Amino acid sequence: MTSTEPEPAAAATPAAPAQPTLRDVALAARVSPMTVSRTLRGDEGVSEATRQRVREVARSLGYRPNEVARNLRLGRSDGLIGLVVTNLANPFYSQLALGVEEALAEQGMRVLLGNSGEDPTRERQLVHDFISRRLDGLVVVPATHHHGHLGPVQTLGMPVVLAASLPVKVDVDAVLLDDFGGTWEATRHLISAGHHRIGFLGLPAATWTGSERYRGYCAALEEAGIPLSAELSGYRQRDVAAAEKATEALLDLPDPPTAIFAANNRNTIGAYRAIRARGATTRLAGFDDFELADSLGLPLTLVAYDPRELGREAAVLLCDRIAEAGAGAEPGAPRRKVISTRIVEYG
Amino acid sequence: MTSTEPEPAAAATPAAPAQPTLRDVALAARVSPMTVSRTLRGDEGVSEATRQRVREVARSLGYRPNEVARNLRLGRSDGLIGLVVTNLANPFYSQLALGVEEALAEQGMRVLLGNSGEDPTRERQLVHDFISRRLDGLVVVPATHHHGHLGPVQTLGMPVVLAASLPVKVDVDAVLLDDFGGTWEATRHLISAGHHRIGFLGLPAATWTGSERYRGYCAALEEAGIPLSAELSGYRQRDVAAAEKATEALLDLPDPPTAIFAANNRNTIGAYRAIRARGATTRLAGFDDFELADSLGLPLTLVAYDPRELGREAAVLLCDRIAEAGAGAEPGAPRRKVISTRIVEYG
DNA sequence: CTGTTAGCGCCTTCAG
DNA sequence: CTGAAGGCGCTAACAG
Repeated sequence: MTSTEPEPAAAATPAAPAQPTLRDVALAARVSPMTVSRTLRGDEGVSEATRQRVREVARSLGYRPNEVARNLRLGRSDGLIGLVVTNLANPFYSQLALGVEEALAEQGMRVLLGNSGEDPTRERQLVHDFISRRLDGLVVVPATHHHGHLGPVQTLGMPVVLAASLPVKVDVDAVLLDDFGGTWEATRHLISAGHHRIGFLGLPAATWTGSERYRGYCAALEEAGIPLSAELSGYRQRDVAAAEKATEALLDLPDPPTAIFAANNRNTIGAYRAIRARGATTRLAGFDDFELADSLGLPLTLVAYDPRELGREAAVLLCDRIAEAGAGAEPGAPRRKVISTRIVEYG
Repeated sequence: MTSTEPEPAAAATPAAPAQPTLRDVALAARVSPMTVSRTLRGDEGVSEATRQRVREVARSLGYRPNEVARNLRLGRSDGLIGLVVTNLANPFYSQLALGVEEALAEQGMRVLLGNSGEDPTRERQLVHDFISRRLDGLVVVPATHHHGHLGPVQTLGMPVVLAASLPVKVDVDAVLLDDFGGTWEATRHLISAGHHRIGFLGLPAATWTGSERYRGYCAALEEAGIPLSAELSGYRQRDVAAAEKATEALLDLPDPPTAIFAANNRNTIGAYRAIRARGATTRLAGFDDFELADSLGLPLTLVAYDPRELGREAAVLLCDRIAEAGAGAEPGAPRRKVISTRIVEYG
């Protein structure tokens, strides 16, 4: 292990009152394991009498088939998907996770959860662990632009779908937001409301969403003939406290912005706090909708979309690939799915 | 299948480019599978020469041990925990999930996620699926007070920990909030601030947290010699829209409450919306802290605690039990852990 | 209708 | 130091 983690699948020794096996049921019902297997799977060709008896015994013993052994024997996978998100505490990711869970549950599949905490090392560990567990596929919200470990070769052909990030140098599917379009539109709103000095609170520069949103901001400004200003658009952060500080710095400028676009919900909330604390009249806009956004007591323009749908679409794409791989087909070209955004006005 | 779900572990047929097995590596390295196994596990007793060669071949083939088969052979579990929550879209549960994930990751274990959507049938399905997968244990936020299906699970050697709910007729561990104490304290705050007509927005009557919080409210009133009023404390709901309506009804009373205690974050937000829409001066208090609670422009008293800690404690309790079962020890008496709450004042 | 054989991928045990 | 046998729990395929 290169990590600080004890063991991939450490766990404990077997439980004391071991769960009954097919053999136990067979012994108790005085038939062969095969008969039990057939009965419990509803296979044809078991007399009603024994069928009855086997079922009875199985129930009284609390028998449950061991899906692990079952799947091993059947040479098929366990119907398990790995989901790696950067920060489950952010409602964006928890709703995404919910979308994935729901869509997969409809297919009888389950989700193995991994939180990378924005740490690329941790992300790689999780991915490796998931490979060893022979999962059917992965949905990953990458922590950085390093996606090398997610390529088909690295993952041994295990399908991977990226969420909210364009794959870099790897041929995998991805579900994206209209980061550029949404930001562009929101920024234009600000401009057409008469704002010419518009601050931008960005995400770390190397992130896909961050750069796309910045691009959208730049495009809107350019169209309107407004020059870019480094002092107005230089801040990059992803937590509320840092965003609040950055906003204070913007407001402290000799010629402060009359409006601010925040690149995600953390930045929007941080900016809101600073603006409110100062009693400033700075117009605020941002990417991501969030609960109570309508109740903050100041006008707010947000780029809204459904994070759950993003998760659902990622799951759909992944299931497609899994089916494709299962059919032994050659993997087709990488797919892109874009979740559209809409502008909502609050306050 | 009694459910509408396709199959417990449906999934697809095996992937096309099958992942290499120990045997494949052995063949390519011209040694026996045993030697490969030993080498890759870092077992003693393999000459440096073969060791080198095997590692080389394994890497070039992209070999990854099949943890599933490994664990089957070792007769041990996969280091997997099942987590069943009622609604991952509620920040309370997603933070709880994060706590569970983090605490377990420290032990090299992983979390299998299940969202019951408050549906007891779905909860039972999930639990059964988790049993079949031979997980090491379960953390469950039960959808109802029916916990009968969880007893047999534990008997079969799969430890269960309940979160935010007192076990009913089953001997399992549980992590609870100080529902009674928190509500009692908050209600007393309202009373000592001069409020005598205090509305109560409750959760469905059969839930543990709901009834404990109601009890706390009742206790505070009783102590102060304030009679209970059915018209003030009869509403029970768990979503924002219903809470908003209930609050409107309270405000429409001939003699409306001067303060309201809301039994969870959904109710608090619903109440907030109604109060604000009416421009009422009703004093608001509630269970659960939430982001932006300080920014709503009205005084707010909340019963706060760390949901992540709740998840973490549940994981710790569960790991204890797993270790205990692993050591072949007799299971001790059910444990209770209470997460304390504190009052926070906003606005 | 029921049982036997064999093996999924791996590892413990025992021989060489 | 290395290999062969056997089996974890289950089920196809083939007897009887």
